Amino acid sequence: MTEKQENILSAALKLFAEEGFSATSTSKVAKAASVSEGLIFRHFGNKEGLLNALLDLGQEKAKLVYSNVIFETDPKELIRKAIQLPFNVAKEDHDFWRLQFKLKWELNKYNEASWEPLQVAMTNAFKKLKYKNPEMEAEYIKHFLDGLVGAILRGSPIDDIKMTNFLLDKYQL
Amino acid sequence: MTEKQENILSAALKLFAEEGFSATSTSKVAKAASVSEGLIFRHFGNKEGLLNALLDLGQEKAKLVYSNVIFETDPKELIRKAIQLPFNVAKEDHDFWRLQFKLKWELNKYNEASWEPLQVAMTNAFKKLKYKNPEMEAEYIKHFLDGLVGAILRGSPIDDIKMTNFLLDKYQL
DNA sequence: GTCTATACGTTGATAGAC
DNA sequence: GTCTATCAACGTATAGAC
Repeated sequence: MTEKQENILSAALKLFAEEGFSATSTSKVAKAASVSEGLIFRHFGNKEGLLNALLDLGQEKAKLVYSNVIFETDPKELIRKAIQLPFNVAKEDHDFWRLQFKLKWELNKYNEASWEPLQVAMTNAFKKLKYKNPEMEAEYIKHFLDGLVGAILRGSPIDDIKMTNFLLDKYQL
Repeated sequence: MTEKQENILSAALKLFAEEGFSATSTSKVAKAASVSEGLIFRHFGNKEGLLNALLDLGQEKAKLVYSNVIFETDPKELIRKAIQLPFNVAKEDHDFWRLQFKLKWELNKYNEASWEPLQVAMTNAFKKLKYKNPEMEAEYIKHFLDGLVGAILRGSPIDDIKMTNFLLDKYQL
């Protein structure tokens, strides 16, 4: 991976996350990366190839974030970590996650399955905590987290401490 | 409003909701509406004017949906109606709502304020029901509803009866 | 690996006839 | 109100030189 290649990737990530995939031209990416436009196609084949390279790179980061939650054995601690996910996610790799959310609407490219390990883990945690309906409880919190992350990524002003405390209290953690 | 104008609007709504605003060309809209491309610009000025005409029309429908909830005086009934919103919304005016959700990501055109009346109404309802933290409770359910509506609009398979019953039970309605 | 030059369809938009 | 013809700018993508 040369320096120019990295320039292309980081410029593309930023632009795609900000303005969307379709609305970002390859020439814009080239300029932002201080690179000739042809180079993008040499390295990534076409515009979609560039997007996929970005997505592949992010995939590993996503797994890291998830694994910290789903391999937690203490059920209360697991729910606690899940609840804090939106606020952590928003700080590091902000652009990557914004791109993910944009893409699921722009290209209907939603990896619905990416939530699944987390949902299963939460279901299990709620089971251990003797909740009446663990499956629904997990789905409920999944939709909430999805909505919350989205709001944060769009820049909504959210009082994270207040929200976290409210949730910790609600789930008696 | 002539027939051709209506053709343009309905074709545009469908295409914008399906494929996104940027990804839909005016020529595509013209073909789908069986109309010359020039006519679109005669009537709506430019592509964004067409989008705004669509949004204005939808605004009234949105108000109707909201008003049915927020003017409910019985707090339990209000929460019940709010909970059922995602499932009702998805049936009628599906394309309009899908466009709304797409737009808030594609053009960062999110009318954050559009949720506000509902949020205020829910806060009030939770107050009447003696909840410990009505404001946060309303915000919590807002994010949940946002996530849920999104999932439904993207075509996620969701068991609406199971989900509704779970929620009615959870909020003791 | 990288750049320049270029091909060529598509895009949003306008002018003028009917 | 509606259509046809037309435009310049921009879009993705390729070829060939260094």
